[in-house]
Amino acid sequence: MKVINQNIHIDGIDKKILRALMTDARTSVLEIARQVGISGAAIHQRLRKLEKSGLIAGSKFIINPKVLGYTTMAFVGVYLDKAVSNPDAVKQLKKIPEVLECHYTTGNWSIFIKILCKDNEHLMHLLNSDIQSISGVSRTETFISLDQQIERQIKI
Amino acid sequence: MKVINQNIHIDGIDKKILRALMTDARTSVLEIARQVGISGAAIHQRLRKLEKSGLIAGSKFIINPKVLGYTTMAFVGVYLDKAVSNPDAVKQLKKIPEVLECHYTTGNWSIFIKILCKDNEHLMHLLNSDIQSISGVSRTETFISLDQQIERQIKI
DNA sequence: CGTGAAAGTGGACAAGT
DNA sequence: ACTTGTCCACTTTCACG
Repeated sequence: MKVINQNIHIDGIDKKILRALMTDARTSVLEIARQVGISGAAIHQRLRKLEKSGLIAGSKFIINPKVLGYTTMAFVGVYLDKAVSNPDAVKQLKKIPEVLECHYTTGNWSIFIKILCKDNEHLMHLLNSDIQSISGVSRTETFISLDQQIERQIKI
Repeated sequence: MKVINQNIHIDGIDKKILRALMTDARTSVLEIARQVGISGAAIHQRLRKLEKSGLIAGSKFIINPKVLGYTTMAFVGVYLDKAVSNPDAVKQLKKIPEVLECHYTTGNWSIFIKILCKDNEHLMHLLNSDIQSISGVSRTETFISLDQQIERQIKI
């Protein structure tokens, strides 16, 4: 079902459709149709085309972590002994559910991760027990997000 | 409509509902009902309660940036002259659509941002023209994501 | 690429256990 | 808190402009 980049041309209507669904994935086809002024069937047809193009990667419910007591977000730069151990380290990091993102990066760090945890104690435990114990990890540099001011997707 | 944290107790069924919708926000109530083995009306009732609890922050379509030619993700640590200029700097950063995240952080940087752009040239332009020109920005440190290995939400 | 109609499916609510 | 039943809205497909 997934086909990527078939000479995609998105016009103003496509943008309106995508913006509506990027804001609320449950917006009905008919609701979008009302907003853009064409029939529901036409919206549906465009949506199928957008899906086939690979532009739409899926849809997700967004959970508010604070309601579950997860209030601390942190970023961790990880130094690894030797590059050869990188895939193994990633494999271990995947087992830690608090790790929301993991990137290979340029710069001093081998790996850069984003962590969501309950509090500083939880963070300390993750760093000292889970992350530092991964083979190849020599050192980490952590900085905590005091307040996230911007959170958004690519602009369509 | 938004009420936060009314002594939330999510059981196994709630978790299954949330996991299904976090994977695909368009999963129908009846489909979830089939998966967990109770009626659609019961799922619907639980969903309304979860929404009222504030745990569900919304739903979003996920766009694949690569299809639009956005292939370069970078992280930028921003040094600001004086803390007093932080809110102003954030205000300016909000005007740059390529800035997907912006955090106040502990550590050497005042602000930490995540950027999505088309290529290195685009990134260079953003850094030199858009970000460095913000009043109060003295210096930036940039590292590029070579490959994102993990991308997920909080584990329910 | 668009429309409108028709058929199937899901969402929302009521009443009962 | 879950079930069944009902009604209406929405999705999806189709023949056609």
